[in-house]
Amino acid sequence: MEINIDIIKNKLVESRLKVTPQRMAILEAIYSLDNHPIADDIIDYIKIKHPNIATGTVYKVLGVLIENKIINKVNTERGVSRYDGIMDSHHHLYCSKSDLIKDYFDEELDKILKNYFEKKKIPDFNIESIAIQLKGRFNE
Amino acid sequence: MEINIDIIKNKLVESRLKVTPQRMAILEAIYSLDNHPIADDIIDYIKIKHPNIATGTVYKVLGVLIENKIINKVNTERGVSRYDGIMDSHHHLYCSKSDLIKDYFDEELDKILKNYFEKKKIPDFNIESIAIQLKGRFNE
DNA sequence: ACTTAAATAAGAATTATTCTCTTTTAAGAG
DNA sequence: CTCTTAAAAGAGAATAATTCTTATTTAAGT
Ligand SMILES: [Mn+2]
Ligand SMILES: [Mn+2]
Ligand SMILES: [Zn+2]
Ligand SMILES: [Zn+2]
Repeated sequence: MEINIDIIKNKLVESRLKVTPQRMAILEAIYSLDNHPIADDIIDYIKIKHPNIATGTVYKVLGVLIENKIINKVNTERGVSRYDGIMDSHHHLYCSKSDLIKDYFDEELDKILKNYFEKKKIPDFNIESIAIQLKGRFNE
Repeated sequence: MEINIDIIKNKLVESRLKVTPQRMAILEAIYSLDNHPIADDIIDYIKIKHPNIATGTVYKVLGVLIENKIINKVNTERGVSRYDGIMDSHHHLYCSKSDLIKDYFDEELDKILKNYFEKKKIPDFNIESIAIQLKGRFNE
C-alpha cells in the first residue's frame, strides 16, 4: 500500500486537520499494517518511532480520521474495533478459524448488486452502502 | 416471532442442554425483543420475572446458545455485542442514524449470490456463508 | 516572534465482558 | 421418590477496551 509521506499529509490537509506527528504516525501505521489492525496493533507499531504517544490520543485520532472519512471501522462480531485505511468500495473475507480479514474487490459484483437494488426497492429504506461479508476458510 | 414455551424448550433439549429457568428466560427475551438486543436489553427484560439473575449467567448462557447454534451474534462496528434469534439465512438493514437493525429476507438475492460465487471462485478461499449489510435511512 | 484554538499527555473513570470460586439445581439411576 | 453428580448459576472480583477530564503543549496563521 502507499506509504508515501506526502500522500498521508495531504489527506489531513484536505480535511483541514492539523498535521501532527501523532496523526501522521497513526495513518502510516494503518497503511502499513495488514489485516485491519486494532488500536493496540497501531500503538505497538508507532511506539518504535513515537515511544511517548498516549493511548487516549490514538483512540482520539482514530475517531477524528473516521469522522473525516479518511479511514473506516470494519464490522466484526467481537467487541474490539478494527480499522481499515482503504476507502475504495470493497468487501471482506473473514476467516472462520482466525482473526484474518482480507480485502475483496469485485466491480462486477458491485454492478450486479447496484443493478439488483435499483430494480428491487426495499420498502421504507434508502440504501447508502452495501457491504458483503464472506465468511470461510483460507487455503494453506 | 414464536414465543411458544415448548418450542423454546425443544431447542435446548435438541442440543442436549439442561433446561433451566435462566436459559428459558434468556431465549424468550431474545425472541420477544426486537432490534437485535444487547446483553443489557436481555437483562432488563428478564429482571421482571427473574429479579435475581446474575449478569455473568446471562453472558454465559448467550455463549452457550451461540456455541450450539441456537442464536447468532450480529456484526456491528461498535464494541457491544448484539444477538439474533433468527437462524434462517437473512441479511440486515442498518440505520445510519440510529442503532436500529432490521432483518432482511431475500431468497432471490441469495440465489443470485450463490450462483455468482459458484461461477466466480475466490482464489484460496472457501465460502461458508454470505452476509450482506445494507446501510441507509429508514423512512418516517 | 506571537497568539490561540486545537491537539496531546497522563491517568482516572466507565463499560462490557470474563473469570474464579462457592452454592444450587436439573435430570438420570436406582 | 430419593439419591447422586455433573452441570449451571450466583456473587463479586478482575480484565480489557474505550472514553473522559484536566493540564500542558503545539501547529499554523498573523
Ligand atoms: Mn500489544
Ligand atoms: Mn439497562
Ligand atoms: Zn478492507
Ligand atoms: Zn437478524
